[in-house]
Amino acid sequence: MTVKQNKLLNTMRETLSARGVSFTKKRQAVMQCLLALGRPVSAYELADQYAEAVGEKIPVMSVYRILDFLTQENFVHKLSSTNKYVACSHITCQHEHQVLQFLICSRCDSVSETAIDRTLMESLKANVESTGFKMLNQQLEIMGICQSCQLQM
Amino acid sequence: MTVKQNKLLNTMRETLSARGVSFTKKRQAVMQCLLALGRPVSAYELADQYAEAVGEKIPVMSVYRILDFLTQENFVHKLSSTNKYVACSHITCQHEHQVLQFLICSRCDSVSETAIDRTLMESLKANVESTGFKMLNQQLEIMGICQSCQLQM
DNA sequence: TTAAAAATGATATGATATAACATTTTATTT
DNA sequence: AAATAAAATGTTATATCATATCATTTTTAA
Repeated sequence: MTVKQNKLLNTMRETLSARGVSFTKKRQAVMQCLLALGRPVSAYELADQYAEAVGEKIPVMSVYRILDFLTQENFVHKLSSTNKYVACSHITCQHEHQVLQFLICSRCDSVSETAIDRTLMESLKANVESTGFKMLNQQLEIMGICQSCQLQM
Repeated sequence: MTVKQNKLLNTMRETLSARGVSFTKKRQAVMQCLLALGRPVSAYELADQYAEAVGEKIPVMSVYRILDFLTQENFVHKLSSTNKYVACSHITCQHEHQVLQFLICSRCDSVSETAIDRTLMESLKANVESTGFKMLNQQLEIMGICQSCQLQM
């Protein structure tokens, strides 16, 4: 585990403690695997990584439950366009009420996660809510080709 | 089949003919089922509707292939957040190069499809492409509660 | 330290999707 | 129209993603 990842886990521990929910060994280990992978993976891939890294099998059912937990706590995001899960890249920031934007590379599967420009978000929201629709999820998934893949083409 | 749906099928027939691709009986029947359902459905639900409406079973494999075809031709959209397929609500318009926006109601599963405001789209695209990312799919899926469900709550 | 609550395990199964090869249908050429 | 090529569809099997249910273990709180 890198120093950076260790810091992230410490931050999470504190945050979760403050929220009064528990950060169990399994939850930590799953999170650590996701951080180590550093890319969006399926629950099954994550279970495999767990087995390899921790040296102990984990039921996929548990992985799903833990992913649900981590997603609720906003440390993990689910990319519904690919059915994969990725560690939040802004664990140390506070971006809970922002619209997230995921740029997903169809070629290399990498993801860049940014908070969408505030003005843009306001317009988008205004546009949506002018129709009477109440916006709940605030996550945009945009498929395309990342810069590094473009250069290789 | 309603008069309107019949017109849509005629438009599609012409369009596809102009593109030099064939609009087979099965493709028409699948499209008709999707129009009749009028809401996003899974490939399996669509196969069931086909069996009921046409009075003949269809393999799910075929449904997937036909959905792929219809999606490519831009008459059907896949909602990746729900893994469902829905007939395009602008078959008679030309909106190919626009960013589509789907407002998906989590409560009643209804979907409203609109082309996103042009200015907004430009900003969004500029925002995305300023990072060097080449945007491919241009479809935003926004989850929330539709107006009619809000009133019932 | 015991009882209650929360988390995890085990097993089964449902739901979504595709691969690979066979057959049928449609379009094209002769 | 018959022969051929190409496209579409069928069949079978299986991969992949996800959840329901009940049992067991671990954690928390009394």
